[in-house]
Amino acid sequence: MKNVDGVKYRMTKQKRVILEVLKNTKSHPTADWVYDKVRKKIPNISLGTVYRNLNILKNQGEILELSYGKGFSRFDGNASRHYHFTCEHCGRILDIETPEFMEMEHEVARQMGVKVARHRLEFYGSCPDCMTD
Amino acid sequence: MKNVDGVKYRMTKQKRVILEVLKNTKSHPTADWVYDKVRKKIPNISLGTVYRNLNILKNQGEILELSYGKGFSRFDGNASRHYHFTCEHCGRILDIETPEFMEMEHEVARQMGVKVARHRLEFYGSCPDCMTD
DNA sequence: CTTATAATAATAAATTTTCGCAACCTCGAA
DNA sequence: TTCGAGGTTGCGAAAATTTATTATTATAAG
Repeated sequence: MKNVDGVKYRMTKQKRVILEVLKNTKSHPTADWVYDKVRKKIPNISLGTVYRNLNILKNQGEILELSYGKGFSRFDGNASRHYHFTCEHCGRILDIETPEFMEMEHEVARQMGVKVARHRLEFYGSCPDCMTD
Repeated sequence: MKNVDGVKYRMTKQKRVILEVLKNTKSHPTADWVYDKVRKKIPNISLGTVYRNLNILKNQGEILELSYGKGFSRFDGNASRHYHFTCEHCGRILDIETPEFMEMEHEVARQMGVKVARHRLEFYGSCPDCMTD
């Protein structure tokens, strides 16, 4: 696999474990959470390595980076395009399997005179566990 | 006007100018851009004051904070709910006046068994000025 | 097995945003 | 108009997340 500069990527123990951790959780963890988790298997891994590989994996399309604006990013091992639901009470982030609403892109393109390449849609509210309030 | 702790907000010269700057631009500036702009009128204002007031104004519902995950926030003097289009070439952010797609919330609520309070929708692509590439 | 070089660990540094505090200013009450 | 409680400011330090640097190590091609 090569990146945009024609440089070969290598598969390392660190990168493999990072990807493994991310693929094996349904949560949408922060870089720090991944770091803690990976350290269980590679105790001397450095945080910089986690960040570097998360970026590489994102550029390779293996994972998604989600920005929720609290100053840090979250990562999603599910690289397929899908929406998210964030519970405003417990903070949990759930994947939504609803198919993409593509008509919106056409409508915006027509109305604004722009070319729409993609969109991002986030829902917020109460999850089933937090509904009783 | 009182905040959640029952504390009265005061109108200061600094807060007024900050709000003014934000209401008078169609761009979606960063805190630093607002800081530079406000300094033209209040040269000795501090960056901390800008951040403090941007947060207060956001909590008062006067402005919106937009997180695009590049490590910093953008602010929108247009506090009405609307979508945004980001040009991936020139970085410009445009307001979209399309009415909200509320049906999506119902669909997600039904399908996930959650209560949806709001959603955020962002479009990305090429703006009219950048279409020819 | 050798070798070129991509990746790592450790640490420093960059960036954005928040905090603590003494001095100051706002606004309602007298 | 004056007064005063307490919200606000400017400034510097501090957080918190992420990126860059560098000498060393480890991957993968031949």
